[in-house]
Amino acid sequence: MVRSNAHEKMELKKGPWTREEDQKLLAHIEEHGHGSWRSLPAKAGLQRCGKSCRLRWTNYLRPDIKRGKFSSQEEKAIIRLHALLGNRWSAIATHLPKRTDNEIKNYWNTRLKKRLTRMGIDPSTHKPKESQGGSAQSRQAAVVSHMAQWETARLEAEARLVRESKLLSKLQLLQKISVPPPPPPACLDVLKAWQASNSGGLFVLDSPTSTLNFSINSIATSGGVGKLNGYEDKGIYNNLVQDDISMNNLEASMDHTLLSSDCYNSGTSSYAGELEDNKNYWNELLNLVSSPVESPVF
DNA sequence: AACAGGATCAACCGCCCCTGT
DNA sequence: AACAGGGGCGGTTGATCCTGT
Repeated sequence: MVRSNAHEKMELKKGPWTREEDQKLLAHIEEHGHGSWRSLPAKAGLQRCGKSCRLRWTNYLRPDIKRGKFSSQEEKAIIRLHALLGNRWSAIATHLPKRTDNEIKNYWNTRLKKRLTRMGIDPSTHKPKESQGGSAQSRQAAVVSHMAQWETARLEAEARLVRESKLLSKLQLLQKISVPPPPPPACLDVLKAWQASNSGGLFVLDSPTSTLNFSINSIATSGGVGKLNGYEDKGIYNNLVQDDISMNNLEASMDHTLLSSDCYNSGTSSYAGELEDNKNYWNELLNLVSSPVESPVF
């Protein structure tokens, strides 16, 4: 009778990592790389599951991690990226050099979320909780509505990009073009897409963290754009699928919303100044995205 | 000094997606 | 096409730290 294999597999340890465990993991990865995470613990002499090792490495031990206080620029980036991407921490993390998704997620949940709530902004939708009177709040509301426009424009752009990408591959198939398509950009996501759209670019979607990693069909089957950051408007989706959106209109819309939206700096300086700051901010962000590897912007 | 409550963050859990067979 | 395994992601938990009384 097979008693149990309990005695064969060591009891896996949980909880906080000790210094010795860290050293073992570090030494093993430095010498052999992590390889298969599942088999790593045995090779490294650790009584942890592979998943735990991976987490420890990616969130703490990796040498290219910046720890400590978030700068105000990083805060701004997180808030705005969250407005665009929602709770997609890994995607947000790709735009914050040396920060982990877990750290960003924690920072959002423990601080930024509360701060926005205190300002009367719903952190999940980035919209004012209720539209009330008062000049400051009505201005804030107006500004936040631009964020919604932004999101709409973003969705339109994403869908268009997917369509164009599909169209391109279909064309290539049909024509049996022997010349390979241009390589995908190194870092391609919403911001990049927007940037490229301004120069009339046409590109293939190929980024592990890209928000463009879905198909039109998947949007349809997953309930439409409602999943994307809470802007539940099936009409948008229908428009995306059925209509050919004018890129010029899209650009104009994005330009307008980009330059207009700033619901997080109210009450300090003049509105015009805020707009200018905001414009500069986005330019900085886009620059950051353009040079993903060594960009100690923050 | 002691305690309570809140804040912070490392780590775990469960689900989903991707890839190979 | 179906299935299994591995890895990644986001949500949540719980231990620890901090601050106010």
